[in-house]
Amino acid sequence: MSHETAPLDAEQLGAYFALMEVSTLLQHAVDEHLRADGDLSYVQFQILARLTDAPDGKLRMTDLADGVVYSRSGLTYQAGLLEKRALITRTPAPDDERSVIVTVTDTGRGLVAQVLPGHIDVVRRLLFDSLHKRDLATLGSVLGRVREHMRAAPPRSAKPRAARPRTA
Amino acid sequence: MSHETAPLDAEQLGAYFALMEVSTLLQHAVDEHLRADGDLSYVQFQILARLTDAPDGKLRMTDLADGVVYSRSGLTYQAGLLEKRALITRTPAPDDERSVIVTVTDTGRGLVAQVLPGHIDVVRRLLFDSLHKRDLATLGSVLGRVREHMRAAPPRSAKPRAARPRTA
DNA sequence: CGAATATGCTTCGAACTTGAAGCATGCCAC
DNA sequence: GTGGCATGCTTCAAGTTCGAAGCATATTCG
Repeated sequence: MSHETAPLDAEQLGAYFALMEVSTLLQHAVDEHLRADGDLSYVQFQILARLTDAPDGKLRMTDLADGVVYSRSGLTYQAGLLEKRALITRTPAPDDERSVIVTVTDTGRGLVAQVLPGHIDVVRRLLFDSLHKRDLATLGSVLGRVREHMRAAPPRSAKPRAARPRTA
Repeated sequence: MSHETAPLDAEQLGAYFALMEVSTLLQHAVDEHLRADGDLSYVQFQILARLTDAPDGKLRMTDLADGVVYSRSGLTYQAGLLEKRALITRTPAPDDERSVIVTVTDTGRGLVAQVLPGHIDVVRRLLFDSLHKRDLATLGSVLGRVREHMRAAPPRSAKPRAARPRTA
């Protein structure tokens, strides 16, 4: 409790703003290219990529949603779109009737393969071309540690407030 | 052109994913608190914060939009909401009839002051509590450099593609 | 077993976002 | 000075997002 309301110093503020701005710009750039190259949004690409990496190309809806940091209802919506384009299939899980198993199709894998080079290229140009090997190593390890820290902290819901009408 | 399609190595991929995941998680957490504390979305807070920092608390719509990396139409929408809550005012620019000058009101400043401590607290807990002083310095300087690099590169629009119906 | 609770996904309504189109004002060249 | 392009904002339609509520299947515990 030693720091409850102490302000962030200038260095911290700068790092925070830089982080948010960099990620926003990067996401916009990547999104643009994915759309041009394969008519995919960033979220859709993330879903497909994650499935492509998964064993057998299969994942449950919930795990997928957690993986991409996305709402469940949002995922249902996007899964519907991807299924319509035959990039994935949805089948009830054999062991748990409630679960839905999402699977990448060959078409889906093909599309990922098609857009991946361009995607990577954008990331490289924007993010890595300005970094030395040393910086890269630091950035990766520092962010990796932060990620672990965040995953551990459960800020999820935990809000015993009376249901406010959500005006804004 | 030496690297047009070379894949990213594992280290780069890791840093990229960590960056995106950290920023997403952080943004969600911050958004949640802002909403609980002051009924503000992250975007709305950004707008108010930027105005609060600007000389005289005034900015033109376009500059504001560029500052928060946001679409113009989106900004018009949010400005409407904020104006309704008397957090900002919109007045035509005296020197250029086309421009609109946005100004934070005292109420707006008050609200920012009210939510700021909580905001900062979330950022600190999630982002900085896991970092040593040394890491922080590196993160800040590295991201700062990346940001400069990105701002320089003009990926903006520049898409002479035929207007596709934007299917997905 | 059977009720109570938890878990997994979808549906629903409302809010937010975006690019394109629309309008107005400014700027430039002729 | 005036026709043509540029700039700044708003409106519009379509798509996306989220949380809450709804449903169905699992699990737990009496």
